[in-house]
Amino acid sequence: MALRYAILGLLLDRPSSGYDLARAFAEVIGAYAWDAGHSQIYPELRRLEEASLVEVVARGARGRTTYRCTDQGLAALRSWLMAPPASTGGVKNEHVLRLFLLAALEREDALEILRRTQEGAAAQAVHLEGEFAALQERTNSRSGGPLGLTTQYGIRTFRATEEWARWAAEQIEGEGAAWQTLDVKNLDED
Amino acid sequence: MALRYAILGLLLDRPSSGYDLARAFAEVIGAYAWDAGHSQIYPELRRLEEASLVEVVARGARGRTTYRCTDQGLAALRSWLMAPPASTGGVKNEHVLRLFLLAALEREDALEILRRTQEGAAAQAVHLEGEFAALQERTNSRSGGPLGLTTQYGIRTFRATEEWARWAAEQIEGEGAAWQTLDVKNLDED
DNA sequence: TTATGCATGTAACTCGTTACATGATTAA
DNA sequence: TTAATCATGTAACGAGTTACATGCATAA
Repeated sequence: MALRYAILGLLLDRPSSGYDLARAFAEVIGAYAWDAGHSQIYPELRRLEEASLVEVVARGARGRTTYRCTDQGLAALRSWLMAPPASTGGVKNEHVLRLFLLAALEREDALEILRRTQEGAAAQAVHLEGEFAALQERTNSRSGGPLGLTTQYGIRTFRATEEWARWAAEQIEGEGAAWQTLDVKNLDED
Repeated sequence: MALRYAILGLLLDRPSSGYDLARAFAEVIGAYAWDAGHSQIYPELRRLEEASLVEVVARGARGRTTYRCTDQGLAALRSWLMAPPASTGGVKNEHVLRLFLLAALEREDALEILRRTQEGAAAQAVHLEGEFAALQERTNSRSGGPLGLTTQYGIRTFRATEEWARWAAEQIEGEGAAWQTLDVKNLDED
């Protein structure tokens, strides 16, 4: 279900073709919130059209079909957003999973991953800060408009990750041999 | 593939049955990193056993079967962790998606969601801070041991979300009518 | 004219969820 | 004795990925 609402939300921002949507997922929203490939998007657009939640507004070169979110689509999206999120449906985030599994590594390797994490998160934050400044200018507002809100979300979570990675590395460096207790405990007994 | 490594990592922490693993996913790791139900876990454990990445260490009452990560399993997990993450495989996080779609809502509803988000994130952070303090005591260390690292990750990302939600609400409150430009633009034209 | 990018489509497969199903053990 | 929890299993379905496939448009 989430895919459907992600598409409606993107179409609300601007009418788009399946190709446009696929790029939006690949470039922005897929990195934090929800990802989807074109092979999922095209069939879903047809289903959404059948349900009158989107409509075709243009057919261009190379079979390009541009869709727009209908009033019904907006209503459906809004009622989904206001309903309490299903308790079920946990998170799938490979990056975070990797951080949870750090304890499986030896000290030096764990530190290496933390260094990569810290640098990657810092780079992403810097990139988004640039985007945010551009949005502030373009929208002539402190908040950067609706897109500015999501950009700030990205900036803040990347900064949190960066700071966590720095802190975690300090802890490991400070603990010396204690780090390895975990795997030693389980693999050496018996 | 990620499920397989999540299981190996959990088994490294302690030998467990499928039931134990299902609880760990439901209670902890599933909320941030990776989720899985028992119907995925049991078959995967059998596949892992066949591949010698885990082994049975005990069979108890009610058919309870306890598995442990083997040396081979640890090696597989380590090589996966050190390999650069597949560029493919985006994030699936319904909570974050909802935040990305806030612009579809009217001002008051958006503020309502932000309030819920802020309160929910704060509550989670407080809960994890309690866990972290308990871990510090139990492990007699500032860092709380390997589990302390992941707990801190949770605390820091929830705090970041909480602060973002507070900031976002302020922006919307400060902007007055400007908020609604987005949907008006696309639905009222033509 | 040739490479690159635009634009869509679908089949086969794997992954993940929901629902159904069974039975043992324990605490009230 | 009965409800709750422990503990597993699987079938059917839906979601998501990978691979294969086609062809137009544009710029070098």
